[in-house]
Amino acid sequence: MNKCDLRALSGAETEIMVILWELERGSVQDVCGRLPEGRSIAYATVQTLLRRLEKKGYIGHDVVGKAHVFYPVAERDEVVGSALGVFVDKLFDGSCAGLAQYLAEHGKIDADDIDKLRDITGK
Amino acid sequence: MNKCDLRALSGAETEIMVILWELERGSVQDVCGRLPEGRSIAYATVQTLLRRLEKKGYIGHDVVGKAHVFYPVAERDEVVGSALGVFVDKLFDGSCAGLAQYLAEHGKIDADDIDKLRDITGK
DNA sequence: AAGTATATCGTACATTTGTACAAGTTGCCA
DNA sequence: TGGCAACTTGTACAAATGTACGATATACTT
Repeated sequence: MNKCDLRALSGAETEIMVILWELERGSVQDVCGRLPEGRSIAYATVQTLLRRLEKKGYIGHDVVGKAHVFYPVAERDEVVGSALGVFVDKLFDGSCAGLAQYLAEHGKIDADDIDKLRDITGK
Repeated sequence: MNKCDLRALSGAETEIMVILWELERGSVQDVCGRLPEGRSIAYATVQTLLRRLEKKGYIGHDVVGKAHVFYPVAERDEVVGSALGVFVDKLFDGSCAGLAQYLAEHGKIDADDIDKLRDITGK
């Protein structure tokens, strides 16, 4: 399942994907229930988005009773990585270091955060 | 000129904005000339994009001879920051530290990069 | 067995986006 | 001063996006 097979996610689709990664599996109902406060879209809309995600190959579904229960097929890390790639290409000339620099320069991350990064890197 | 006045940039529009920030000022011609290798879109298309950017309030133009010379009105840092905000909200639950962590965990930035971040932060 | 609540499916529709042609306009060279 | 070359303007159009209604199907309750 090559990442290149996946057409890009739109904004609303991404929103739904994120919820589904969190839930691991869920019906339209369930997804609606996890929409952030203040974000109100119709049941039917969520349904359409889920349908589109399935057509694009990001999710699958089982039938349980009369309802569909959806689950992610695409790996979160892969999708995030790909979105990040697009973002960084556009705004930071492809340089993730450039992005990190922006974060630091604009106080989006602080010294503590950076310490943690060092830990992650190993030594 | 509040940032909230600006409708979001689309992908193609962002591409053009980036070129214009680099050029500082430029005609349609100039912008076309800076399109990355392999990225080929018609003069007329670039023109449309510039028109839309102007309508959205991101750029302005002077008339020089018969040509329009465009220049950015929106600050690069602000626009980048806003795009970053949207991106991080969607995929990292609003946490820039989360994004930075992703970068480190996935080898998008290395120890050297992190050292530089520390310098930026101050001490 | 019939009704009801709940699902899905087909479809729709206004906007935004990416892309670009054709026609009209204007500055400048010969 | 006539005409070309370079510009802008108006307009177009298909595909993607965000949003959702109405009709149909179905499982469970009484």
